Amino acid sequence: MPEGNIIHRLARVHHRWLAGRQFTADSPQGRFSQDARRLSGRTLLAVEAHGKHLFHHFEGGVHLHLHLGLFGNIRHFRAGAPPPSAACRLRLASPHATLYLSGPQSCELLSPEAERTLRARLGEDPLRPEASPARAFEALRRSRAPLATVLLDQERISGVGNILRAEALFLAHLPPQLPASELRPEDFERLWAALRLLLEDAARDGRIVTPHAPPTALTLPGKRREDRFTVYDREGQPCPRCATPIVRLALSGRGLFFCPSCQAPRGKKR
DNA sequence: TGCAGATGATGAG
DNA sequence: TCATCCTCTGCAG
Repeated sequence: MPEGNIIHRLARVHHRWLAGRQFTADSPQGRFSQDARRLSGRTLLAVEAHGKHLFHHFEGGVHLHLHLGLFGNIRHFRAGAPPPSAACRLRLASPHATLYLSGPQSCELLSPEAERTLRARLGEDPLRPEASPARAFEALRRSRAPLATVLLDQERISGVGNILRAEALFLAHLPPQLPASELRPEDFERLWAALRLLLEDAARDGRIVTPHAPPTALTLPGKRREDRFTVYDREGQPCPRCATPIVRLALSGRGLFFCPSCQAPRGKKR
């Protein structure tokens, strides 16, 4: 379930709970056993997120890099952790907290140099304080591909996933098919503001709920997942702005949801 | 109980 | 563009 908001939330929670503590590490699944031994006994100094990448900095210049990919999951327990599943790639345990990591796309130890190289490739992360909207704008405009495709390119803007791109494009009134090179400054300002709003709220609340989602989405814990969104996963349901049925398109093999009326290409608004 | 699909990324062709 | 990797969940039968 990880987009940038989830990763930033994990970084904040882990930093608050776990920094300054010493951990033992092992790999119940066995695929990380050798590196886990290198981690074991070290004190965690800091945790930070960049886009969808999570970095745990341990003493001695040992940096744990995690990318959860599509299936990865991290569970944390303050006490009474249940036995890990057989798929648990990494268990980090201290007397105060235990983490279970399963299904990550990347779980590796990096030198500080390797981490710098990796992060140099990543685009602007709207949740990071040093993020430059101007650089993000230029990065997007360098591509002639559809905006919806370019938004998922982590080397241009990092942290945006399939839900956030759909919801942000909707909030910004932008057609997903618009060539990114034709993005105007005023379009980008709305898009950047929408991304920051969605990411900040979701990083704080632990889940994405868009401003146009039904009010019950914020109050009913058992609410269906798609009711938290305005367009994502709502094919055929009425757009909250104009009541036109939401459309789903397959773009590069992934579902793209949008309103064909209020996100119509320029000059084709219905 | 088994299968399809999912909020991701990469490499081959 | 497609296949592949990794894990979990929801749903059909």
